[in-house]
Amino acid sequence: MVKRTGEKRQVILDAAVKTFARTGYHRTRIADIAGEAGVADGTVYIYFTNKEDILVSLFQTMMNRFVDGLKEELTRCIDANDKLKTVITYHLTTLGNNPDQAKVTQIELRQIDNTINEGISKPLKNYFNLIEEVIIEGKSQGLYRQNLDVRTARKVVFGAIDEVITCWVMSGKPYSLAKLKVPVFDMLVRGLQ
Amino acid sequence: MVKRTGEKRQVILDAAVKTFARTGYHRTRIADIAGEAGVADGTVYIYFTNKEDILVSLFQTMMNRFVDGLKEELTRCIDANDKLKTVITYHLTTLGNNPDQAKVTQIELRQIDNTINEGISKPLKNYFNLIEEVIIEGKSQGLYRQNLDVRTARKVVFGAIDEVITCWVMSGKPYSLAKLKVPVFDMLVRGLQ
Amino acid sequence: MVKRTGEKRQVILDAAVKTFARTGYHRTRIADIAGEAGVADGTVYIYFTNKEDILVSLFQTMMNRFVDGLKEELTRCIDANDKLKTVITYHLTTLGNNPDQAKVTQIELRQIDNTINEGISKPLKNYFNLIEEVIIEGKSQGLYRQNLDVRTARKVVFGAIDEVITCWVMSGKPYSLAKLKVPVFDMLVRGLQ
Amino acid sequence: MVKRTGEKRQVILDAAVKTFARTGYHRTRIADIAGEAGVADGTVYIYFTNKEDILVSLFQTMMNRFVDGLKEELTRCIDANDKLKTVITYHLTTLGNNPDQAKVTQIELRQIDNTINEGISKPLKNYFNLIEEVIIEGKSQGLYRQNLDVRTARKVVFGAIDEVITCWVMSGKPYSLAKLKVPVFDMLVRGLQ
DNA sequence: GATGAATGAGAGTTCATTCAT
DNA sequence: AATGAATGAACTCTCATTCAT
Repeated sequence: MVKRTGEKRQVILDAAVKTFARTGYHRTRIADIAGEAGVADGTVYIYFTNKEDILVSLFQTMMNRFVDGLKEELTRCIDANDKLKTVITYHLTTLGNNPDQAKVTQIELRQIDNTINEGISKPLKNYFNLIEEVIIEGKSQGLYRQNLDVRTARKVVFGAIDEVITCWVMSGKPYSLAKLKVPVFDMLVRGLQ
Repeated sequence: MVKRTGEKRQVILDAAVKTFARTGYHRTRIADIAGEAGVADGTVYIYFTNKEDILVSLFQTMMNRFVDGLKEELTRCIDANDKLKTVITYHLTTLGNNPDQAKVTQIELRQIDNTINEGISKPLKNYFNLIEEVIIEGKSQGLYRQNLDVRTARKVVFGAIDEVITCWVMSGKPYSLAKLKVPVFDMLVRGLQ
Repeated sequence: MVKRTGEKRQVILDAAVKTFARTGYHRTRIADIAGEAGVADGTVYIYFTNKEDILVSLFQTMMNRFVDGLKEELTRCIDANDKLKTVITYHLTTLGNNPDQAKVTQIELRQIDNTINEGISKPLKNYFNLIEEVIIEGKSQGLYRQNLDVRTARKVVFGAIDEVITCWVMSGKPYSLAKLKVPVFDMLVRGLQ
Repeated sequence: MVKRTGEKRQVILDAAVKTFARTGYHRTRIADIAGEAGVADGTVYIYFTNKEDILVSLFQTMMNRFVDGLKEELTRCIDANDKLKTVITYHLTTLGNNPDQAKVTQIELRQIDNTINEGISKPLKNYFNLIEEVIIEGKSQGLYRQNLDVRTARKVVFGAIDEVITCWVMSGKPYSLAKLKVPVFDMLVRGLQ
């Protein structure tokens, strides 16, 4: 079996998502991740500095992929409203299709020491910027109120989506997350107008 | 010095808020809380089952006080819009005036094992119900859309407020949280209409 | 059983000498010392910062006791030659009667990171000073050469005694260490004259 | 580039002296030595059994060279006093000119498990024998006391030189070690007479 | 011979919790 | 009720050593 460079790193990362989602970040031991990945404990430390580094790397990988995918989708949109719908849909669909990732993003990620964690805040800011750009575009297109505070609006938009997902994760029930895109969009677009 | 029953419990709880806010839940040792409270380590276990119980009790105490206070305020409101404004104002003002409490609520509380934590979800549900009642009232008063999904609307409302506070806490900057009540209300009320 | 303050600390220290002498510093686990002392692993950390701290504390305790005892003996001496003999006798007798202590002093103690270890060099300097004072006294009493370099003389005296003990420890043979005081004294006193 | 047999072994040995002297035996990782030597970690194990073997081999190489060189010098001496002076001078000069070697000999070498380490005691005995031969010669030449205990005398001589060097290494100060040969010789020769 | 990624045993240390006083 | 010394399970991380390439 030929192993490409970085393949083992990804194997560990995949094992970590599963394990964090199942057991929770703090309850997860390095040995659990290593076991799930099928490598030795020590191997984990070849690719990651420590446990926190795994969680952060996990988020960065996810978030970068998420933002890149979203940017791609947004290029096909005709106006801010279309883009807002895309943001909501993309966010809900992505996490709705990846319950483990959703669990890690919504719950476990908030378990680490938030001592201004650059590793987390930076990729997140990329997403925040994307949302703010949509709002700004909507204002310039005359779709949204001129007196709208962009920063606050972004917080409301992100907070709303985030809460909807968190509730879905916490409930543990298998209802469709993606279907909520309609009522969420209806509220948020009205809020911006 | 006269000690009323439960006074020492409160002393420990107060010490816990401070310490959790300063050091973070997981970094905080029972000895730290005991030290801050001026009692012996063992004394903490007379009043609380374990470390998690302190955090949960903390939240329950805060949340009950919060919901009671909010209910009181709501009795003085004339309609759903008024009530919505009150909810937002009360939430932002309360936490804006208690940075330690805000830190614990927004950050530390999410650090505990979310194994369907009854102690947290129950008091929180009381608040959720309050918000949903306001929305239902608004619908029956003809202020809000009839096709509004109450559950989703509640998530959007709570998520928006919650995110605004989290950003405030995370930023560490001393801007006025309460002032954000206007733009937040403006967006949410539009979203409900 | 009444435990006086500091008694448990001494119990651990005693267990440490035995264990270090038997197994060697690096091969000794904290669990071994705790086991020998009849306490829990964690208890060791109530009284000592870490493993190295045990070894250093051990040496300080021994050395202080040693220097105090030696000073006491020296008060009864009539001249520098008498004092030199006392130093040699006391040093050889003390370690000759405590093989475990000798093993730790001569071998194990030299295993720790000699990054200018204050904890070890300071108590040792007290002993060095004592020897130098004897030599200075001998010079002023006209017993030793006037052109004698005190510092070097001290190194020769200490080095000689130290080597004799190290050989005794390393040999593992049960010959009398104390008996060597005569030939050692004969050589050193001639060297100083 | 022509590589003579054993050349790489010597490269590793040289890297080890440097690294041990800089970092200390226990703090030094095989990877450090390999890095310093410019070879892969695994390569070290082609030439040495384990970490301890490197240290022992190091000492053996040094000590054999040392004893050979000293023997050579001694052939040019006319009597025991001359030889004693040569031993002291050679020992102090050799280590005085090689601080790294001195650090390893005086400090790091004493860090290994002294489970009757043949590898170290055997080369050392060669040196001890050399010293004892000088003393015996001195006695037969009528230069030294007839009642002198050769074994003890050797310990005093070696111990004195050894301590002088250890103090020099530990002090970290750049004073001339070789200059001490005069006062050391003066004391030791008097001690033997 | 050379490589270096992978291994996995091993131990120091922490700290929530207990319980004799 | 209060104390705080003692407990000991738990877990991260290191690094000497191996071995497939």
